[in-house]
Formats: sequence, C-alpha cells, structure tokens
Amino acid sequence: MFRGCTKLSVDNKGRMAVPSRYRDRLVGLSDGCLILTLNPLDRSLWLYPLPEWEIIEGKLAALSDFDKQGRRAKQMMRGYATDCQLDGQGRILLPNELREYASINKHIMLLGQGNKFELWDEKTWQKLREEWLAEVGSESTEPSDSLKSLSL
Amino acid sequence: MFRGCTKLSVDNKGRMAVPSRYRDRLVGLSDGCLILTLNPLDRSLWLYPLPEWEIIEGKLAALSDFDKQGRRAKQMMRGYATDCQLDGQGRILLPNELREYASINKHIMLLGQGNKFELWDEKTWQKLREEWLAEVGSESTEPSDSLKSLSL
DNA sequence: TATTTTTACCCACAATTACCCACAATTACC
DNA sequence: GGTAATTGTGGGTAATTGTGGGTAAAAATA
Repeated sequence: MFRGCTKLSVDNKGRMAVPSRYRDRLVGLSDGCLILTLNPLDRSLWLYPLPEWEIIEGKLAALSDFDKQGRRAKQMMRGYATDCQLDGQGRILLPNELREYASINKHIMLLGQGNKFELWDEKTWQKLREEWLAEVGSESTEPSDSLKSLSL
Repeated sequence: MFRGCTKLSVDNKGRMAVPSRYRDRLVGLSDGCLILTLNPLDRSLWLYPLPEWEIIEGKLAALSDFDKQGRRAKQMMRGYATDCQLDGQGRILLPNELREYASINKHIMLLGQGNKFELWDEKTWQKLREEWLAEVGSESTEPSDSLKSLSL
C-alpha cells in the first residue's frame, strides 16, 4: 500500500522523479511499468502499477454501457490511460494531455493512496487542503454519516 | 496504550527523540517503524506504531470515493501518512510538510493518546489548554450530551 | 527520403538524509 | 547526597536522492 506525500518538480522535458523509497517496490511489482490516467473525481492524475491497473480495468469493463455515468467513467479512465516506464534515473514522462487536465506545470504534490498515487498541481492541492480543513474545523458543517462513526 | 506527556525539542535537522520509556515497546511492536500523519481535527500530528496505523488504513479504505467528505479524509490522512524509522539514537525525522502543518519549529509537546501519540507545537498546545480550561470552567457553556453522562 | 520534434540514455551537481561519535543534563542507584 | 548510568541534544561526514541538461536514437511530419 502506498502512502505519504512528496513535493516534486517537473523538469522542462515533462519528467517527474518517482521518490526512491517507492522505486524498488514498483520495479518488483511490474518491472517499473506504470499506468497514468486522469482522476475523474478531481482535477488530478492517478498513477497505478500495472497489476493494480489491470484490476481497475476489469472493474471498468464490467460497468454497463447503458448507465451513462458508468460509460463516461469508462471512457475517461481507459481513454486517458497511458503506459509509463521508469527510466534509468527512476523518472517517468508525463504526457501533455494529462498535465493540462490537472493544470500541472512545474510543482507537483504526489500522494500515496493505497493501490495508487495521486498527482496534484501543488497550488491546486494546497487550496483544496485549506478548504477542507476550514470545513472540518467549522462547527456548522455536519460530518457525513460514514465519518461520524469513525474513530482514529 | 500510550499515555503521558513529554516536552521535547526538534533539532535543526528536523529530528525528534522519542522518549526512551516508549522505545522498547515501539521496537517490539513494529521494529521501530512508525507512521506520522496529520490530525485533521486539530493542527497537530498523529504518530502511530505501524500495526495500529494499518487498522486506521483499513477504516479509511472502506470510505466511499463518491462521498466527498470521505474522499477528502482519505486523501488527507493517507496522503500525509509518512513512514518514520527510529534511528540509532531513537529519533525520527519529522517531514517539513507536517511540521509546517502543525506550525512546529523547536519545542514540541508529545502526548500519549491510547493507540497513538499526538504531537503539538508547545506554544499552540499551551494556548489550547488554557482556552479549554476556561471554557469548561465557565458556567455559561453547556457540556455536550456525551460529556453530561460522564463520570471520571 | 529529408527534416523536425520527441523521447531515452548518460553524466553532473546540489541538497537532503542516514549514520556515527560526543557532550551535557537528567535520572536512578547505592 | 554523591556517583554512575541513562537519555536528550548537537553536529560532522559520507551516501543517497532529486534536478538539470547534453547528446544520440526514435518517431512524427512533411
């Protein structure tokens, strides 16, 4: 399971270094072969090791084409899924299309999210974080049911 | 179960010594592997022994991605969860990101909190404590229902 | 096929991190 | 209360890691 956050930068060739603490695991899992696609729920990107992506692909294939939301999710996630290979320095090349979607230009926040990583434009992420913290802190906002019963 | 509070300092490399009375237990539990993450409810940090964190991770994984609050909680807590390894002197390195979140610079208050520790900037903690004491002391503030029935 | 653009591989630098040793303050023990 | 062990703090050094860029191969375009 992946966790932890790292500030990273994208060089002017569009490459991003994968933090070294994850590299061995990624090479072990799939010889450094990764799948990058868009996150349909937020303006960010998802980065899967190949075997994990194949599980997701299976789930997507099972969605009915007659459910509009399912069809769209399928189209987006599969459509934008790009193969990325770790290079000799442990970097991957981020395709233009995807960088634009997440408005990533130079500074990235990479978040471990269980079976995958989430890639955010740093500014966008900071803003999101502050918004969320304000919301959690305010007494006026009711936590959702699933959160109410959560003990950490 | 962890309890008790300790004043500690962070050196200029960002390291914090874990009090020696906890070390044996932490090494026994998880070979000194700890997870540090943000406390989304206060501006402080949580430090879990790995096995305890894995329980939390399970609870988080169960939250739906389609509930926005659940998704955010997941992103924040997992995203900021950082692996920390006790070094030869029994210290851990506190990542910049997290120190900033809790506005920790030099003096820390470490509180045992059952399954985890809570790390506060000392000044912030002092202030909070005084505020809370004042609030509880004042007759005007109603205790919440769960507190009303509490005998200590 | 020729030209331009994109991608992969290599090397180099600077910043960060891990490991080691040392000191001073605190605590435990006799 | 004095002495010895433990513990928290500081810092030097070497290795690792993230970043940048030059150059050659590959792909795309004309």
